[in-house]
Amino acid sequence: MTQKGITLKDVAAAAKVSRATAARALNSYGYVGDETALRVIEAAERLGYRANLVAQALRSGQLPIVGFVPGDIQNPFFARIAHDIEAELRKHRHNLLIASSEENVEQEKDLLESLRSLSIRGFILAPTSATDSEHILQLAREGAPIVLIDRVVQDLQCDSVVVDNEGGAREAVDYLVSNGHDRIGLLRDDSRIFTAQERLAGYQNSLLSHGIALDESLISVSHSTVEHAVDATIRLFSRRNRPTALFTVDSLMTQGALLGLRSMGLSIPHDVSLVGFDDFNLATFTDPQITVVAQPISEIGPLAAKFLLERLAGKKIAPRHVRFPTRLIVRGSVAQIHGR
Amino acid sequence: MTQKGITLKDVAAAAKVSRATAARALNSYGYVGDETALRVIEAAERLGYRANLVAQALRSGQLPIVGFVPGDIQNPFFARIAHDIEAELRKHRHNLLIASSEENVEQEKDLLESLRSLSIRGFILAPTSATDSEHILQLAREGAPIVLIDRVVQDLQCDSVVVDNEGGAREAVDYLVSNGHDRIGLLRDDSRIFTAQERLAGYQNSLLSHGIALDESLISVSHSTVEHAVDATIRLFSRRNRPTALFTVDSLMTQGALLGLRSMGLSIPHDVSLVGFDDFNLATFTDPQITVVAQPISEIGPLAAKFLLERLAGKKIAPRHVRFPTRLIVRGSVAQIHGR
DNA sequence: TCGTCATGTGAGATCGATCTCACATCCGAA
DNA sequence: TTCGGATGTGAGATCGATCTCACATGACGA
Repeated sequence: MTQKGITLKDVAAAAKVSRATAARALNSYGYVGDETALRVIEAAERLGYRANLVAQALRSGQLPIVGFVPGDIQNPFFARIAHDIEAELRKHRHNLLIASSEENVEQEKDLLESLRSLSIRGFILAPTSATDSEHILQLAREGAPIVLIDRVVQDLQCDSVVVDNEGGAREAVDYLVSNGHDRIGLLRDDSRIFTAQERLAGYQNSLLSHGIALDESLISVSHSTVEHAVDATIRLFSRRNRPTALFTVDSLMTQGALLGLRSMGLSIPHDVSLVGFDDFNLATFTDPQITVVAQPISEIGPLAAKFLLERLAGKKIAPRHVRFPTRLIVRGSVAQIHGR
Repeated sequence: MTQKGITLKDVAAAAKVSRATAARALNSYGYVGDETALRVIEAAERLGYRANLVAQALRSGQLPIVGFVPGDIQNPFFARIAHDIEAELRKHRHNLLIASSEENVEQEKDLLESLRSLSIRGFILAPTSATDSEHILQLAREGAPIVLIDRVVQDLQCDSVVVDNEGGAREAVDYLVSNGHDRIGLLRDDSRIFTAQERLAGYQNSLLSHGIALDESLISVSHSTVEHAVDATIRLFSRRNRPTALFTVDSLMTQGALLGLRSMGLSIPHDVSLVGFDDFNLATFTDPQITVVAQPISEIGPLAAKFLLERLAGKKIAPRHVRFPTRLIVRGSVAQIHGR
């Protein structure tokens, strides 16, 4: 199939030197006569020589490839991060291999297993589970450089880049409370995803600090897909004495809530106030626009890539844990409640 | 860094056989004694042996990796396709390396150049340019299996999976005409992207077939980003005698149009009717929902992957060109024009 | 009893780049 | 004049898996 392939041997022959000398000339190390070097470089150019990265990798034990395992590449959040990581890696002549775990721990295990035998240089992971992580610990034990994003793993000492989920959620709920709401629904994720738990904690802490009793019946658990969120929303708002406001833990759920509320004929913010975690392009297209807790997405990918590249370059320092603050973007989906 | 690494040699030693025999036992070829085979397999299992794919690749000349070069991984259209391709490849133990061209021919050239030296097995491309494609032809000449998606390249004989851009655009404009519109604006792309040209042709052909004269002043050229589309929309609708309807050639432009029209205080469909090419999740969240020409996105990725895998398996048949039909999804963004 | 063939196994070559040696020069210093 | 160092270069080993070839057995028909 793939024929051709000018090897170093061809170049060496063309320049009438040994392979060793050709390698020295092309990679400029060791002693090489000026004239010889020129001859080699000229020959390489003429033949269109390109080093075989696989052969290099066999010797060095590493391909210039970094593996990225996001929860779901279709999620715009991860797509953006993937793009940023790739752009950053490319500057350092590395490629990005993307393998989506689809938020499935078993698949995540399989993927890492298969990426391991590829002699990949390092990993950027958004672990699906905060607890079932033996496979990741194992990977780390073998010495593979790892950077975690969006979520962390217990007992794993490595660089991580996450956002302040608890604080962001708290700020969102604080905002609803300050607008007079005290029956605030929560649409959350049933998975053991790290972020979902932190956001739940933020919700609870906010209510606690305002002396509002936690009401389990206001918390609806769902999968993180638009369809499930629609159902969960409808269930939540079909009860008597329904909430006056809703906080959703991610953008897919926010979209589901939007559709669910619309199908029930409930208008935002007149009937229900809404705040979502994670900004999304749709949020400014609705009427009213949706108030959200925004994450600094554009900073996550580049920083994660930077951390990993530093590790690949051999930097030996204690793991760095960066937690970006979130930002409440007030738009029009929250109304003030008057009296009661 | 990466230590460990149980090699075939270790397994062979543990099983007290030569490397050759160990290889035979593990890959089941040639003659191996039953008992010996068992001993090798047991040893491999016990040591946790994993074949080094890089070493295999050096011999075979090919890594189990397929390169995907989309226009932009952040575009949900490509993100979905990437996901589908990856899922399909994974069934055949292949990995997907994604390198976004960002709709830039030069970057596309660089990427292909760098992927080439990786001994990648095949490529799935969405070429940025329909004409500047010498680098792709070169790749094909070297024998690399290629499947084109979304866009084709002149003079390149290889499998392709695209949609009926001309027909879809024609149907959209036909629909506007059938609702009484005859001043129909077009928001198009200035790039030489294949799809943009075909969609333009569909627009022109529809008008032609209805005896409506082409009015260049109704065509606004812009880049394919939301921001540029906003500007272009505002320019288009700032003229006197503005169009009564607008057709946009991709989802980013449709979003831009939405924002642009809103900022001008023009309501849909009362003041302006709108049809966009490419469905997008936002389209059902707006009020009214947007009428679009939908592409069968879920079929493109799997089919492209299937084609490529067949080529990798050595299938030698004439290139296949699949062109999926589009589907007009009527929602609420088009109003009937009465009289004139 | 002697080939012939089926069956098993190992030594060594191979893929391409790189690195370690060993071996040449040639210089200036002792 | 001789020795040590700086400078250049090539032969061969190495990375890990696989494949070819040669060499063993043992069985079986002639």
